[in-house]
Amino acid sequence: MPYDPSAYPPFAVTVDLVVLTVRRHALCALVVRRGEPPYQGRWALPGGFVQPKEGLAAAAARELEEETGLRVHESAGQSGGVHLEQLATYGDPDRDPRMRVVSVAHLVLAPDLPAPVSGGDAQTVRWAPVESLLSSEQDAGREAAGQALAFDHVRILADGVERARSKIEYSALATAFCPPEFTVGELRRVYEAVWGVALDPRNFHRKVTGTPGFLVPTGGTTTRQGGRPAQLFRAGGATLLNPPMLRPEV
Amino acid sequence: MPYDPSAYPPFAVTVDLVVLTVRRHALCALVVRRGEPPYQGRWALPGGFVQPKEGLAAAAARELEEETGLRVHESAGQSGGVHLEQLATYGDPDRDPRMRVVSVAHLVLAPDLPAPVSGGDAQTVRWAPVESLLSSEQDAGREAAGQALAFDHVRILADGVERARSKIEYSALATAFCPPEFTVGELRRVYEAVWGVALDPRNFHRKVTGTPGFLVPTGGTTTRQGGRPAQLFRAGGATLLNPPMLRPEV
DNA sequence: CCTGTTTATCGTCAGGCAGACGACTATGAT
DNA sequence: ATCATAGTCGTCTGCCTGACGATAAACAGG
Repeated sequence: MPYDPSAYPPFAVTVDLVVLTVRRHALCALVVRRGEPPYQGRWALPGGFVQPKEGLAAAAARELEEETGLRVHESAGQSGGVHLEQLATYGDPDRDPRMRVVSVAHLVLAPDLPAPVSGGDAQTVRWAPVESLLSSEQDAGREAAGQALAFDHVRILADGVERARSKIEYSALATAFCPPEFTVGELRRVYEAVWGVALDPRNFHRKVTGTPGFLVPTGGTTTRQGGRPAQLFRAGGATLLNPPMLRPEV
Repeated sequence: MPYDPSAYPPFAVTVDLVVLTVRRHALCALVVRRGEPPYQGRWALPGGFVQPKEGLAAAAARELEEETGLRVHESAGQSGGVHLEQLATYGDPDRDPRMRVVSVAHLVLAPDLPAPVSGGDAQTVRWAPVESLLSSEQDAGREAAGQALAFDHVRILADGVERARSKIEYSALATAFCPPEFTVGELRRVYEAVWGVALDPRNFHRKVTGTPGFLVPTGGTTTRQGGRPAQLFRAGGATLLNPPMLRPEV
């Protein structure tokens, strides 16, 4: 393991963010429009350079706050608390045409934000359904509402979405998509949006209310979804679901 | 997202390897003795710098071959084939006292190697039971057979071990610890070593032989474990186990 | 006020799977 | 011959899930 401080290969290290939320029954990701080449005018995942004295998670949290105003709660897992975790690192030699860039992607799960994303004008930051972002690679000649994502961001997004889809199976992380208080039906719609399937409301209710530590009733009720009033819950302390909630087969 | 090619912060990017195997009923990791400061004389995970035109996985595969002679099979999953996957990236600002180093850790699962690890003398590379490597952090004043691992490698190792432990639950990766042909009992001992628990041989046999695509009988038998001859199997094409094989509760 | 619609919640039932464990088989060692 | 060791096949019971019936509590519109 030879070491020469002046001869190590020059790398730039960045963080990219896959920020997911559920809006109008659809899983959406945060994308920003690039203002300069390469890929000028294309949509991309938010991200930026890691600063010299900054940890990777800290850089991701800083970029998130700069782009969205969201603040990550340390040791999250509480509903309403934004969840951040490292996703994977992408470092193909030519993933950026300018220079050698290694990007440490992070995954963020956030509740639906009523206010439009702050910072910059609405033209540069927006939520986009992941379905359209991911399918844009399939049909080559796509242009409606923007072309394919810049760089290798489609792959990063796909990995982040798959991580989220599998993680809500065996963890209580789906509550990170919910407001501080939520109903069983709202939580079910989160699962349905992330997985893209319909779930049986009765079996889902039995499952989530029967898992110790997953949900804590607050005592209140709400009719904001219409129909019969539903109990309100907060996220419990449990982080792992055992047994897990498995997605339906194909 | 301002960009100035000459002003990006200077980083070094390395790969570190968590190479796991099962030897004598124990989960073991590959460690190398450091020949120079910092942490001179301490054991560390194998690793090295990523080359300028080299992808991250390629760098990991190259380091693995340099240290052990093992060659990674592309699209592995076959028994006997070494499995390599990215684990996580570690980039705390002061994890290396010399300079800012971001390390992309990779996880390697390999069958037990009858030949001692090649390359260098036996003093510099060896298999060590992960139990002793991980516990060495707990009792501070440890020195038998080497102190704690260098840098933040204990944490990296712990993350890699946990990844392996959970991954053999829902994937067929446990076969990566086995020789090309193996018995159900040998596969069970892999699970027992990785999880550190005893499993019921009858239920285990029912589970693995009943999961389609997990095991393919070769027709042969062996008595190398003593007792009644056992059927030999190869790894089947399945990569995911559904339903998974869950570790016993606490 | 009555009725239809929507959402929530409780119950029932059958099938699948896992844990506990009995029984039998086929080797080598003494 | 006997024992120890390991492998393989079955049985039984309890838990969990998927499918689905039934009831409850709100609102909208006639």
